[in-house]
Amino acid sequence: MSVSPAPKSRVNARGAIPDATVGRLPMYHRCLVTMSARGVLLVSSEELAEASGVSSAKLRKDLSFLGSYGTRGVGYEVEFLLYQIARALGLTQEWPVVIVGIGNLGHALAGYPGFASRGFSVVGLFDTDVNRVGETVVVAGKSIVVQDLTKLPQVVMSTGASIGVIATPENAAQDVCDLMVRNGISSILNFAPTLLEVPHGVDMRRVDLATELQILAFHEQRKSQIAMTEANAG
Amino acid sequence: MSVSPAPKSRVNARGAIPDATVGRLPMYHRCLVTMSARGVLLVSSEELAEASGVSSAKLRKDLSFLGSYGTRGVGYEVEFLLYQIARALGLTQEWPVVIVGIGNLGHALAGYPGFASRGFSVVGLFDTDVNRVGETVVVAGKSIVVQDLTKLPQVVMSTGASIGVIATPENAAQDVCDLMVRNGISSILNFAPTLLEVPHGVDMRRVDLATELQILAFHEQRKSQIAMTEANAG
DNA sequence: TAGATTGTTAATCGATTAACAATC
DNA sequence: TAGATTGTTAATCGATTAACAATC
Repeated sequence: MSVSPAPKSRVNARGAIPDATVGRLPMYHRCLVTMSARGVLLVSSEELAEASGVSSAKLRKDLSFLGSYGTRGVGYEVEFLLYQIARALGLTQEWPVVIVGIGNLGHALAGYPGFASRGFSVVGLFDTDVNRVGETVVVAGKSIVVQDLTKLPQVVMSTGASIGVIATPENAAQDVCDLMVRNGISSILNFAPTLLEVPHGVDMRRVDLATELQILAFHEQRKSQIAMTEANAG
Repeated sequence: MSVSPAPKSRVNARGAIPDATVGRLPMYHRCLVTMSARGVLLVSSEELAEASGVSSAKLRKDLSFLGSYGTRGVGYEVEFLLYQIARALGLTQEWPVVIVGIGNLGHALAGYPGFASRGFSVVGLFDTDVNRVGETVVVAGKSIVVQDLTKLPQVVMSTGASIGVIATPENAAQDVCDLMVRNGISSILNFAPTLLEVPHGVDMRRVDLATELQILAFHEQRKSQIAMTEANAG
């Protein structure tokens, strides 16, 4: 028996999917859903890449991390590839989700059809505002009543929810986060501008509605600077 | 006179800020705003990095692309660094913004305080729904009336807006995008799930409210797979 | 001066890309 | 078989990191 060489990397050692690839899978998934709805049966890497806004080389590389699900000379079966991507992302199982903070943003999130269609089922809506508690919100065709935040523990317990969404004002976010973590939520999506402290083992992702706007402003500014420079030069 | 070596890279040839760095500037900006509000005068790279959730080496590298705004042995003046980051992002100038689609999400965006405080001023709210047109929305302390989408051209013309936000349902997004582009909007922030076609020269960034949730599900699934593997092994 | 912290260097790591062998 | 397209390779590129010289 010979000595086997050490694995090149610790992180992506065993069949792991690179972060950059995981970040693009939702986009591929969305494009395939659209194609599937149109009745498309087969798709080439060139076509799917074009629809997703990436290069075909990148697309094929990304898909190769999931497995070998295409046919050389032919392409990919839309339904089959769709299923494999959904499976890789974890969308073939049901994920009970609780949402806290039912203002405008919370309503928008609760009503977003893209959640239900991807296996996320909203099992609880919570707020602390007495004017909002008791309100009925229609989520994926079903009516859900907004409950007081104090009811969160029993809902998490009874539904086994592990994912929580924070759509509260800034100053409430950390308390809500702590409450979620204490009650067994292990993945948190945070729409409040605050950076939240979570214990090790809990995943937190933050979506700042203003970040992309600032990046647009950066590019817009650069465009006009370049225009000015060229005007002076020419 | 000697022959000078060719520049290493074409893209970042002349003082350009790397994309990865630009993506983190809004976060540094936010942390500095918080510190400034607390009356903090000086901050070290270690402290700001900790607050921003990055390593201090990465933070110093990022800041070094903007210029040399710290003092060795001392740290960074909060107000000064805040200004320099704002300036790099383009936030020291006023950006008139139009928002189309004033449902729950549009309301949430229009009411988001983080827009006004960063130099974005909402100069127009538009919808096609006759039940929404005429509604008054309070934006940054001022009342704005929702107008019919057909009024967008004159508002863009009179305000010089170059940034547009799309918060419509999926099926309206491309038409709204085309209308914006025809009328001189050159940067678009798209909250509809659709990938939009824009002509060359127009910047488009898309925020999918479900993407991060899917990435969370991916990691959550992986966590439970690991837990199962370990349980079987041990 | 002694202590502290920046700004920069160089090594490493991960992501992207083009090209093409494999194979339908 | 001829044509098409995948899956993989290897080169390149960009981002991250640790270490430390510069300097307050």
